[in-house]
Amino acid sequence: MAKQAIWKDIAERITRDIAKGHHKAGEKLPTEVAYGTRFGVNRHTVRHAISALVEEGLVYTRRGAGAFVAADPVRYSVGKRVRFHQSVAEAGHQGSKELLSMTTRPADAEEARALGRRKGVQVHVVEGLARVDETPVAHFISVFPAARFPDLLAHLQTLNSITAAFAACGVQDYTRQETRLAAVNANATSATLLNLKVGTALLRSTNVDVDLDGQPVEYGRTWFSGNHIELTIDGSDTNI
Amino acid sequence: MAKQAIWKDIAERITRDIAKGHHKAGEKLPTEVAYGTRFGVNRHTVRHAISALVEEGLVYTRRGAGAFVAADPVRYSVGKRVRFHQSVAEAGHQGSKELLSMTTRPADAEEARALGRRKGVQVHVVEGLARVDETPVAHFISVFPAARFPDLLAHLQTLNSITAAFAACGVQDYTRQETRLAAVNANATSATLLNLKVGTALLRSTNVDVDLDGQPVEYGRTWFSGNHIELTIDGSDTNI
DNA sequence: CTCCATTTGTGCGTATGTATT
DNA sequence: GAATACATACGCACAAATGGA
Repeated sequence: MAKQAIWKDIAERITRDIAKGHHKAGEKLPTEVAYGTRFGVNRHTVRHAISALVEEGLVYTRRGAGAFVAADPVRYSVGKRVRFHQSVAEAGHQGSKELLSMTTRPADAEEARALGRRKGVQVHVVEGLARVDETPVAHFISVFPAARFPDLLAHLQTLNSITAAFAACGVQDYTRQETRLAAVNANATSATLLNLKVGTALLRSTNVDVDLDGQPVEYGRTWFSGNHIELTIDGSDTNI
Repeated sequence: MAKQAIWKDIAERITRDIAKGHHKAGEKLPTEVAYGTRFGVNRHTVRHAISALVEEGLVYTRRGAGAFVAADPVRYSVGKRVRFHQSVAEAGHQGSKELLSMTTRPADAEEARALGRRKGVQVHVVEGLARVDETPVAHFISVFPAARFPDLLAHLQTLNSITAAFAACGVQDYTRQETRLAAVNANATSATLLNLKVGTALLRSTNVDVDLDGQPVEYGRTWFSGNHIELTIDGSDTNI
């Protein structure tokens, strides 16, 4: 072993163990005391090593619970046709969506504007949670014009897929008209749903989807957990 | 004072002292023992606070010498009008870039990886601030391989434009290989530069630019103020 | 639900090493 | 070389959060 600080040796050792697959993403690492016993060092020395790994982003800790291997952020491509499942699947993860609520109510000003309707028209509102490998990574609210899709919610109940429900309502295909991205601090609702602390940075995506005739069919807002999701934009067509 | 760890209080206190100008760039801070006496805490508690400031980049330490203020409060302006981010300028506002500092130092692991170099190779680092209508909206750090562009910084001083400086270094054209977006909470450095509170959500863009041969020429990170910037991606322009 | 063992977070005290001045 | 100052390491104690009985 190179002549250097013990805590660096331990940090490298743990890094190698993770790289070798001895500890997989999300798994709990041995406790500080266990490492201290194994390496014959003080708990503080182990803490120094682990805190360096936390700083690197390789590990995260939860007081009272332990230290865990951090999952690589899932790279979620932004584009015309890419859907959530497809994106996470490409990244080699298991994606799932849970619908939390479905309601029908009058549209507020912004929702109406985005959908090209008048304020107060009835809209279906679907709220849900997206998970990757069981970890909640995004919270979304989608708004649909109720007049055009009277049976959308019924179809959603059974199909559990917006794309499939659209198909059942006669929309064979739809595309992303526009995506707007902003960073916001998590409020109590989002923080609870995403299992984060209030104030954590979230990536908010606002989008309008249109059918093949260019008619708006969905106005959606999604709050991505900045810790778990990284949006990627491919190529030179954007200059950010 | 908020109910929080003592070391955090001390870190914030020192940060404020630096911000107020009590300690200027390059100046030596009081010793750990002196801080410990002043605040009535153990030297280790002071060390914890200072190590957090080192991590933020606000302070650096030299064993045997002391702790010093790292940030340069005297920001010398190199350029006025330079090419600005397209996504900002197209909104019809007045954009400007200010170069805050230029340095050459060894690359860290991530910078080296992004540029396809080995860790520790010399890189030019340019840090700057982008404004829209005089309001700071983005903070950026660009990293270039020094071996390939030995005279880049000199050209930047006179040309005030990265594109022009590249041209002077023999790079006729370059393209955006990839853009990754994430949401992060502002640290002390970004918060100060962007005139925001620590913890405010920022949109972080990470990109790698390559020359026509596909060789990485620039690794850049930009922190956009979430309050002032909303990135838009036109669906018809992205083909993924 | 409470209770309790576990685990990380914070803080203090001490000692020694190593680089700077 | 001597004094100073940061770096590393050990030990002890308690706080705070977790998670299971």
